[in-house]
Amino acid sequence: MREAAEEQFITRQRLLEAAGEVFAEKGFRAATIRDICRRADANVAAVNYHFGDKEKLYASAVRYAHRCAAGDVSALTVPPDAAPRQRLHSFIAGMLGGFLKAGKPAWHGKLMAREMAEPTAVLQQIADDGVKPRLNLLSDIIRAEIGADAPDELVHRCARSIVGQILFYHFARPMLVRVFPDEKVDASAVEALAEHITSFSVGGLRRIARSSRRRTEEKAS
Amino acid sequence: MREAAEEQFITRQRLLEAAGEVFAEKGFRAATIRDICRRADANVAAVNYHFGDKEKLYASAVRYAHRCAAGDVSALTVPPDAAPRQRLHSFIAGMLGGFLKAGKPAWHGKLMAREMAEPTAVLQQIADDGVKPRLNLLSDIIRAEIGADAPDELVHRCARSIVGQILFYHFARPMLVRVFPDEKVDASAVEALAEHITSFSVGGLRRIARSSRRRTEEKAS
DNA sequence: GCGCATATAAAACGAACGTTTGACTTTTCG
DNA sequence: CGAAAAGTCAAACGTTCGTTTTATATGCGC
Repeated sequence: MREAAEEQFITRQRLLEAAGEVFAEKGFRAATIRDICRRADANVAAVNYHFGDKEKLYASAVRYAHRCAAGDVSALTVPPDAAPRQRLHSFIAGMLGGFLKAGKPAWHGKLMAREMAEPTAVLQQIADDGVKPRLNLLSDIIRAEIGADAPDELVHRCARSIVGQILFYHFARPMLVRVFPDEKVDASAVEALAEHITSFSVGGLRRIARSSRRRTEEKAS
Repeated sequence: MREAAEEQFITRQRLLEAAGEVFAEKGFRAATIRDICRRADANVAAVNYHFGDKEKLYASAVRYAHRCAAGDVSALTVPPDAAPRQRLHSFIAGMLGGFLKAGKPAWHGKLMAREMAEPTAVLQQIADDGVKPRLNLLSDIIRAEIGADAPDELVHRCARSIVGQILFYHFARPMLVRVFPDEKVDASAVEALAEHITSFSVGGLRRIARSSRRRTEEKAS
């Protein structure tokens, strides 16, 4: 062993980070243990020693990536006494910035996208620990806008309409840069985009609220 | 050759369909030529004979899949003299039905999603031949709602807000079924969903139109 | 019928990969 | 200190896969 004590589980850590990058870049199958170990300055056998096999390394890497990115969840909690529109804007801008901000280690989102295309058991865990809390936060904001008595189904449909607008810029980016080749995404563009999605969503929410209210009145009469 | 003349290029066709399924299920790397040929009742060498190598087979399969699914494009062209709201609903319902309708050969969309996660040269072709025409159609509908003089940038942002809501149910489905486990998607649910997205979008468009009009008036004064 | 291009089949090649092995080094602890 | 445990390393094993090769069968013009 080269140094020990300090490094004894640091190899494990380096493997996790390297694995995150490589799995995100190449996907599970195309990623090779040899490549991961090369980037982590570790031996080929290190993976099997620390994690058992390639699959268990993948699962650990996804959980690790999500644990790292989970810090941002608190970042988008916004003063709950602010105006609904401002809270919505904060939510949208925070989520957009999560994958559109430059410089960021982009592989967290890529790993997530791959889990989406080819779900494993880890996805359920992410759904419970990562997505549901954010959904609840967004649902609160939506209810503040369309009325606290709105049924769950309606609120969730609205939440999906909002999140869909945001995530579109994540999932469909490769297509976007091919359809709009000369559009650049700097910080001010991201802010303008968040502003657009906020306005569009507020408009959508108000219309949904109106037609929903009308329907309940019809039913009541 | 077993029969000839008739079958001479039918092997090629069978290879394309089998390749589409397998590539969609497993991804490029994890899919094996042996598996594809087994499903197509063809020899292992058939791929290299008809397509050159695995990559060229993949490119051909993606183009083939997109050519098959392109028939639906005409299906969502809607009488241009109808009301904007009805045209928008047709557009949304048509696109939603494209991947939410039950029974359909689901691998067209999956292949597309994989191209998105790991773009190859074929994606540019799909962008030009498949996406841009639809974008133009949607842009027309949007301009009919928010005003024909709206700048391209604004129209395109609105188009992305609408398409984002739709495609969310495609890209994020694995997550959706984990967050909302007991939600079923039958034909009537798809129709209700299309109705929701239409209402939400009309509300969004009108609000965007208002704030845009206000901004131009400010600039004019 | 004979050459020739076309299509399929069986077998094998060579490289890359995940995993295992066994030896070696360092840490831990009684 | 000294033996067991933990960690690392180079080398090799067995498998799988894409591709190539070689051979065989069929349709077509002359």
